[in-house]
Amino acid sequence: MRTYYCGELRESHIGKKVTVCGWVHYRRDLGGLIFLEIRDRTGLIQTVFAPEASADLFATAEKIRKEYVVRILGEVRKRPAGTENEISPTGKIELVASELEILNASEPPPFYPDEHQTVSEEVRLRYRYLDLRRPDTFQRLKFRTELVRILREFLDNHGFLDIETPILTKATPEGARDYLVPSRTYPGSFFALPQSPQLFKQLLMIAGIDRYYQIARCFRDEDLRADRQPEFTQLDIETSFLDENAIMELMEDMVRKLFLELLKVELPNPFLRMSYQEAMNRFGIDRPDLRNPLELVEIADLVKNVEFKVFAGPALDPEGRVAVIRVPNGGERLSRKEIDDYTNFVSLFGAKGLAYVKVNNRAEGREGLQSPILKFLPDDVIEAILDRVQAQTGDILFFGADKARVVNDSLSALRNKLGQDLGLLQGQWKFLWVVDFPMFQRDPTGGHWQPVHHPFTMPLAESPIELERDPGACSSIAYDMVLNGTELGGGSIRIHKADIQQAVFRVLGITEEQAKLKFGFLLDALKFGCPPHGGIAFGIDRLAMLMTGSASIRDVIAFPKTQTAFCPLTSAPSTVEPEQLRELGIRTRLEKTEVI
RNA sequence: GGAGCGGUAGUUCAGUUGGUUAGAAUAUCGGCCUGUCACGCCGAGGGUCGCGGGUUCGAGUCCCGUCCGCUCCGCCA
Repeated sequence: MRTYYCGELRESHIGKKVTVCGWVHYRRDLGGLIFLEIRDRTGLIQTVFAPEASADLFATAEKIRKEYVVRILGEVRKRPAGTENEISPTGKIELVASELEILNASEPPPFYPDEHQTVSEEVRLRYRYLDLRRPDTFQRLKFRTELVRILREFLDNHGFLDIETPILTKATPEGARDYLVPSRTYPGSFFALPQSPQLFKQLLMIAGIDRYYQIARCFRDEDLRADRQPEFTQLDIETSFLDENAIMELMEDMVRKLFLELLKVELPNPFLRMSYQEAMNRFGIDRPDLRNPLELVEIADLVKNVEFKVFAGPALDPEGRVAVIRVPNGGERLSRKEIDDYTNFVSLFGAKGLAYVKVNNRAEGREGLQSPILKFLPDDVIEAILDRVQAQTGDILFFGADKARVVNDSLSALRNKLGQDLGLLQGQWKFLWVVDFPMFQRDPTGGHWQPVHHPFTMPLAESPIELERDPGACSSIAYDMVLNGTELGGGSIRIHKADIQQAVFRVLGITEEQAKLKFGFLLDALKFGCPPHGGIAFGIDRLAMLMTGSASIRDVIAFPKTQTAFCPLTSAPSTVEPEQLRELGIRTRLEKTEVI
């Protein structure tokens, strides 16, 4: 005998005897019949206890209320004329019960998994096991299973080896904050949970593995966001001997296959590529959402000689930027209050204000415009700006003038918000490779060089000497895959020669001694014939989030944490017994001290 | 570390200018209903208004502090 789950019953089962297991979702006695509607992950099945059934069966059925777990044996039949409905997936058929077994009872749950009423995420996470019974939550996890299966299948077919790397590993103070695990056998010493398997996968290349992948859990002790959890899953990939183009082509094939099989969507071949510089110039961000038609237009050259210091200052500053976003028909659609709200919004990103010009009538020149800043600008400059952005009647122009970083941060955020608010997004899946990243950037305080990607990325430099002569001018062989404004994956060709690796460390201000201490094992390994290699890592959670149309990464993780990195289900983290701490060589838990 | 929004019945929410016994829907429990399927009808029970302090004759409402949730900034090589 076969066990079918609710929702899997189809009209083709009519006339067959089947067993259904699931939760009773609804019970009703009517007309000498007892109806038990059974719910399982994908839907509902109506069971009927007919008058001809045994007294025992009826007695058992009468005991049942909602949230019993039951097994019912019965025969599938078409529902009698006039009683069909299309609400449940099995609305046209029903199961006439001949046996019923109560497998377990349940207290009334805090919410019913099938209730149409919305439930707060707080409660859903507290009772995640009930939330996961909901068909849509279940579907997202099932989707994720399929997603990983297709990625594995692709990589398996291309000769990749799935190799696990340590979860207990070495702390690397660079980058994100580590999660630390105290060592019992070396009191005072700590393991770190991996932020990524980066160094291990490079060692695997030195080991001759050639093609490696791993569905890798990664940990970063930083504050959370809708798309950031303290532990998350990466598809981690590394290959030897392939150059960046070969890697990007292979990864495109993988993603195209994924979208074709899972969403029946055909993605372009090849994906669009854009340099980091172009992305920053046109969108102010290195992961632009290309569904959004708005762009930043540079006008520093037009305003560098005007009296208006707000524009002229940044225009003459080598680190400054003056840019405009033209919103077609925005002048008519945006009220004064909405513009004020946008001004507030950009101030979050450090902008001191948000100058705007409404183009009420393009033909009338200055007279046809409306703006608080017009009086500071001469006619020819106004005309030149309007010309450059191809302003038309009804448009509104938003200006950013400040340090380039501030203009880029605020206008790119404004661009996203305008795109959302005004419904400007076009198309559904806009993929993009961003390439030609700079190798280094200055610390925001203007001090040290920092790696844009990570310190193992191959710089585009002939020699260590050239690299160190002008680090700011050096780009790297790195590539990010961007989807709809989200960085899905990032990778690079890695350094496979010790002298270049050491030069990069020198630029970053890492002394030979520090490098030896932190990465000595990698530097040693690089001496033993490391093949040229490179790879990439994809955020599986983000990918699943985007593909399922979820608002948060939490929706595609079975047991996620809240914004304070707390698990509402298990109440982790929690205090531990003093004895446990003693064994670990940790003297005592810090108590809160009252300060008077 | 910072900003915004929120926290009232099991759940989702309303609660006016500070003023009688804090409401609705749903869920729960009891009754009714001869094909229900978000059934319907009648009735009942159910509250630490997140927590602590303050102002006031009187606080769900005002003030201060604090905790929790969400979004964002910083942070995330």
